[in-house]
Amino acid sequence: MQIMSNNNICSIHILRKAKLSNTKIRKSILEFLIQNHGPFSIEEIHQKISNCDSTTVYRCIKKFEKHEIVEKCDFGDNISRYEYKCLEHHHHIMCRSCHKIEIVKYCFVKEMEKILMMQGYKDVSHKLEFFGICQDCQNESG
Amino acid sequence: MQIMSNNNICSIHILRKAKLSNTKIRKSILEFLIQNHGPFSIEEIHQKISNCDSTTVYRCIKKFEKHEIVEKCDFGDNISRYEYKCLEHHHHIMCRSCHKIEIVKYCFVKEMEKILMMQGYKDVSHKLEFFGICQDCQNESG
DNA sequence: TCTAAAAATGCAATCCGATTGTTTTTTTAG
DNA sequence: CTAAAAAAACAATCGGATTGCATTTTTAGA
Repeated sequence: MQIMSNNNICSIHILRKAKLSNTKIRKSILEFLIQNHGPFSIEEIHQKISNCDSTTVYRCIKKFEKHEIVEKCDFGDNISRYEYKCLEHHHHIMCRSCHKIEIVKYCFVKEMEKILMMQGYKDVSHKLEFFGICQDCQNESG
Repeated sequence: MQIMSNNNICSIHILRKAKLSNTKIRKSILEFLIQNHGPFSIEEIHQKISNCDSTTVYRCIKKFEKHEIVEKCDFGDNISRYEYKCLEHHHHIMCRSCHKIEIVKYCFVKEMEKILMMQGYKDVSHKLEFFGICQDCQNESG
């Protein structure tokens, strides 16, 4: 009953559920993302997975994203980062200086900034963007 | 007392204040961004400015960003968009289908999603990321 | 207004994250 | 076990962004 084999079973189940074929590389990526919160760049994921082309990581992650197994995060540096989409809604804070990423659990923006400053972060700011289907597009497809 | 000349004066003042030299291209870009909310991609700005290399737009916008005259927005499509940094704090909503961008004035996330849905948007989601200087980096530079 | 120094621009080249095409290999379903 | 489908490797390419350098424009001081 090792953690590794649990995660292995877990990743197989996730792939099955999404009707994605169950390959070594996909399992490795998924296990890595389940065990480590991230979010991680493709480059970072690629380095952790042995004997695998980075293109394959790109394609796997795209598939995972499409099936909502992972979620993309943008920190405005033109590098996409991905994390395993766990149930709890949360956000992140990236240090402007060292780029370390930490989890933020609180959920109201202004309150969150205050709490982060109390946690020791300085010069806290945030980026928030919304996405949705606008009225025009709903009418077109309807 | 035309709007154009007001904006012209305005853009000159902004450049002066930031100690940036006052060129035709910079004025054009700034006037365009003041008159139109955006946010706009470099490509979009470039198309609006006559006889100007896109590299110059990149460089001007970088300068403006550094001097906090414009602000970068990321919508996760690997295209940076910029808007004139007006005083009022606000966010945006981009249609997942047609990519139209609208302003969002409200400020509490969950409440905002509800209001947007009442405004006619469907499947509303959001991305929120924080930035700051972490404790470790503060200690290093101190 | 003139002039030298500093800054901005245009153009070409390049960078780099991401994507695509094609062949080979692996996985799946029966 | 086998044929069809999917994934992986590898090379090529895309495209937004950046950089280097020669030329032009702007600025600041006389």
